[in-house]
Amino acid sequence: MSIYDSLNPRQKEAVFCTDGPLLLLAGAGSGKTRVLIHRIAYLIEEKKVNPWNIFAITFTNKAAGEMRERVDNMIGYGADKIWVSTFHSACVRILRRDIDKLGYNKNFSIYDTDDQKRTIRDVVKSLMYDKKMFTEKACMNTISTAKEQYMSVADFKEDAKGNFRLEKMATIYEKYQKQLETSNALDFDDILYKTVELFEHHPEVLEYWQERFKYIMVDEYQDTNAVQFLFVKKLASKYKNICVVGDDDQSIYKFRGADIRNILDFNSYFPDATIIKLEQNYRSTSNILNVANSVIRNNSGRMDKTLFTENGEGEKTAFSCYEDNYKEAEGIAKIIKKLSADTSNYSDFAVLNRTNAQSRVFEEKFMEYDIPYKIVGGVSFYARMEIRDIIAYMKLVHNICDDQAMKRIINVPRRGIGLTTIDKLNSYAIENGICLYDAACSVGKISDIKKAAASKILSFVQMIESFRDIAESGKVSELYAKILEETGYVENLTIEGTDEAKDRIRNIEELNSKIVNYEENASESNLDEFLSEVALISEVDSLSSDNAVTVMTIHSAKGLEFENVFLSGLEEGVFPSYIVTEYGDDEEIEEERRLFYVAATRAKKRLFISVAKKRAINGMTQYNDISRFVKEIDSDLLDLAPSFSKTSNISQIRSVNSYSSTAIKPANPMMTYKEAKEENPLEEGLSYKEGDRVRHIKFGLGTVKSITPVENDYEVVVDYDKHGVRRSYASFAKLKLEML
DNA sequence: CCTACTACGCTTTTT
DNA sequence: GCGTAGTAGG
Repeated sequence: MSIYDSLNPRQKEAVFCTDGPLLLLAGAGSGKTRVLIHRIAYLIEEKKVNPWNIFAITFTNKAAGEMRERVDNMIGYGADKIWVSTFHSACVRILRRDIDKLGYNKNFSIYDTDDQKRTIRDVVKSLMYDKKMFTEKACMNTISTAKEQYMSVADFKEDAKGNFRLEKMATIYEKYQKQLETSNALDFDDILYKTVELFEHHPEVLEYWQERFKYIMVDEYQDTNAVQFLFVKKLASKYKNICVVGDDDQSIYKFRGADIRNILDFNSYFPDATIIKLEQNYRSTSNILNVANSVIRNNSGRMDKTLFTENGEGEKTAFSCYEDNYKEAEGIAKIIKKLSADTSNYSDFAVLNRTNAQSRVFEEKFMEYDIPYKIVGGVSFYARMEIRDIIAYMKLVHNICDDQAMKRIINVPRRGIGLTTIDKLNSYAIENGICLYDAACSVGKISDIKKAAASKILSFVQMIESFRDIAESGKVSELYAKILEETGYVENLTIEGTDEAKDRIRNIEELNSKIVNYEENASESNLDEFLSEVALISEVDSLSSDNAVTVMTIHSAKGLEFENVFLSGLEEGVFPSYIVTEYGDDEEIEEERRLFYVAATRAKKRLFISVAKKRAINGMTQYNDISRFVKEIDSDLLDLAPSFSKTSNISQIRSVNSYSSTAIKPANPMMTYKEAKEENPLEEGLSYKEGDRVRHIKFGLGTVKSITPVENDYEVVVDYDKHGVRRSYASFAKLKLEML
């Protein structure tokens, strides 16, 4: 009896296939992490591979942490020698060793999205470009996309030739990159980009890491972008022992540069690659899988793969249609209340939304119904103002050229250094091609700055210098204590005395315990490593095991599983998102469809799908169609009317699953799919006919192209003046005849 | 130099 | 419908 006996034949095959390139197509819930762990064990125990030579790459710290733990549990000797790490933290380690070869200093700062945004803002301003035309968002997107594709400033310029806007973008990219160099800082994309650049220009460095990592494994491979692929490809090009695990159907990060072709074309990059499919699902019932399958099969260009399970049929997916999003949240709250009555096990439930904004109502209703819940997402701990401020002090001490850190704290807490003074410092720095702090050091030479202001700046510089002395000799916690003491940060908050200020003080204390905790766990505590860790951490990583319902976006739910899953807001314009339905192409619709697939396959036992006829979004009220994804589900997989319909129809007879037969009777009767269709306008007939001008609540004026009767309703095709041709159900669209 | 008000602008977000 | 960012006024 060996540890490998518990694996199914396909899984075994994957574990034993250790040499040469391997593509593991692992469907949702097919036990891929298990396979990876067993594969590592097999490499070490049977193939006598040195743990030192194994590298497992994940996307999230959470995934890395989980894998680390499971590896440690399974493998005794040498487990700690295996690199289990995210792309970014691996690259940071590689860069800390050799980035000086690219002209950066080894104590580089890591700029997060906010630092990036501010830098871009400064750049656009200094170029005097129209900030309406070159919004931070657009610039960030452009630069990020370029870097994700390993496109240099020079390449970008070349491509931009003749295009006015792109040429300006190229200038922004160039200046932005210059600014980062002056600040000795890398943004998230640079971390990958610079590593690949290092490999490319310094073969001896690449050689070193190729020898180090003879066996490479990449999890969630469908989410890799071009530069990540280059990184992996270069590392693996010598020994070619590369195993990638992914599921093309679960690729949901295209908007962040993930390139699905990396998985679809894997065997053209590695011609002799073995391909193994894991198609047995151990998580969900077949009814749930079939819901997922019936939707995802509408995508083209998938790898051929069909999930099956031996878990039994299970219950049908309950479909409910509510009056509005408040009733929807309330209905879900009631079902949870009912279902958890015996067990009180709230952690078995998850509400998955398309957008974060949808969470709000659930928060309200769960409070009202006394259901413990936790909302994933929102402002992360390290994004809080006070935490960023303190960290900015540390970052400046660590890397004196970090201009964003400098700008953040030069007058925080208030020390009378105003915007005009900072502007003067800034122009001096730009003129001389130096960083802000260096400019501050020679403030005496800047004639524009008056004596009074100059002395304030000098005392700031002196303070930072004293911090640097501590950082040289002491621990992170000592530096932290010194910073708080000298700046009087907490005192300022205490004087404020508001509840908000008290919260902030608590957060600062929390930061202290995080630092202490770090020092206890890290092998050697240094500022360098601490700051890297902080920069690359995210709050979602600490998913606690509270007894609470989880409310989150589908994106954050990836990789998780729950007994009961509620998918809310299955409406056109919500899911799929209006951005895609209005401006997107087929590919983007397919990504939304994959998102639905990911969402549905999170459920183990029961899946609930709901829509609201009326939804309050961004301060407006919208009336949306039922999502196309619902219509794609085979209707016999759906329980259309869980017991409480007000009219008797066949759907009542069909509702025989266990939860609905226990007759949950909401105070406000839910609307069912059929009712929604019936409610209107069959009895009176439609007020409009083909060729009429009608008004849609969202799309405005349009001309009716055709009206087709369907079961209990009409499908109306309208050519809208502003939004083009759209089809909707008459009962949902509530079209009004436009009187002339 | 700091505070208060208005205007704007909205998907998803592993790092 | 809310949070942020930029501007005007004290």
